[in-house]
Amino acid sequence: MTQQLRMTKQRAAVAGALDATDEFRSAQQLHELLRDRGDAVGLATVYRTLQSLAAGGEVDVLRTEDGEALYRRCVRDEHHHHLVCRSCGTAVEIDGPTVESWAARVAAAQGFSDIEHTVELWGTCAACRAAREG
Amino acid sequence: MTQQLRMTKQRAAVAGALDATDEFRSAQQLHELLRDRGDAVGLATVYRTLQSLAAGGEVDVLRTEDGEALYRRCVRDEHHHHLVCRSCGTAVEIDGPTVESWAARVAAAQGFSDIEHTVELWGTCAACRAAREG
DNA sequence: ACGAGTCATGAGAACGATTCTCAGGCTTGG
DNA sequence: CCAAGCCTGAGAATCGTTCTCATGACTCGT
Ligand SMILES: [Zn+2]
Ligand SMILES: [Zn+2]
Ligand SMILES: [Zn+2]
Ligand SMILES: [Zn+2]
Repeated sequence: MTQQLRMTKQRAAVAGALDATDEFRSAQQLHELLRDRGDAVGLATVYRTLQSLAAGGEVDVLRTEDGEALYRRCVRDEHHHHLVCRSCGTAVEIDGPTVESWAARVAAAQGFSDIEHTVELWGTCAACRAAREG
Repeated sequence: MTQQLRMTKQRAAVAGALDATDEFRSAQQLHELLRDRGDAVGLATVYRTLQSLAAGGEVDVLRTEDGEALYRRCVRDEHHHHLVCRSCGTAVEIDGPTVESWAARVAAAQGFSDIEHTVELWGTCAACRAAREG
């Protein structure tokens, strides 16, 4: 019935790389990271693994301003949003109690259905700001 | 001092195509649209024009779930967000009075600066739903 | 109206991210 | 240990977007 997923060292490596950081990373960054670490994994496999993890809700995905996909394994399972540092990818999980109901209400009022929302905050984290200024 | 922009028929054509619709459109869609309409404009020019319009705040840009950029000339000049139909691009301009302050507050509390936020609502508009179901 | 100085245009090449192909490898179930 | 089939990876193929550069078209001063 349920899709069967085999346990391979590649899948484990990608999952491991994701667990090792709090920051949002692109598929290519993860690929390089694994290569440097010695657990080389094909780029195609990194992409495939990430999309299956995303489909299963095991990783969060968001898009940078220029359309690149970034992935992160979040601590929280429930629906939430992020405050992400533009330069290093560090992220903080947040939720907007009021935003949730507001979104649903507004959309419904306009006659829209199958509603989803995208709410992400971008900024420069304290560490990056310090490094940049001195 | 100020950036000088020449008035060309291509620029006018792109602006015209944008004014002719309420819906978010991709650069390629606009390019085809202009071609069909008879005002053929090079794809590169469409992209260039769109990015200059976006830089000047004359059009709003957002990214579809798979990273494609969509453009729309909004009625409102002030900061606002959108409720967009996934299938036809129809959009409604909205603002989240509470969201604005919430975003700034949350980000500042985490020590982040240069804060920006992305808030977009996606759904299926009444017309598309009707068409799909019958 | 004329011409110089420049910005704008467009066809095609180049790019960067992501997906596809497919032959060979590895997991799993028995 | 074996067969059946998912999984992998290198490279090709896509796709959206940007770059290149020779040619065309605004603008402004005359
Ligand atoms: Zn940072
Ligand atoms: Zn939410
Ligand atoms: Zn619609
Ligand atoms: Zn806002």
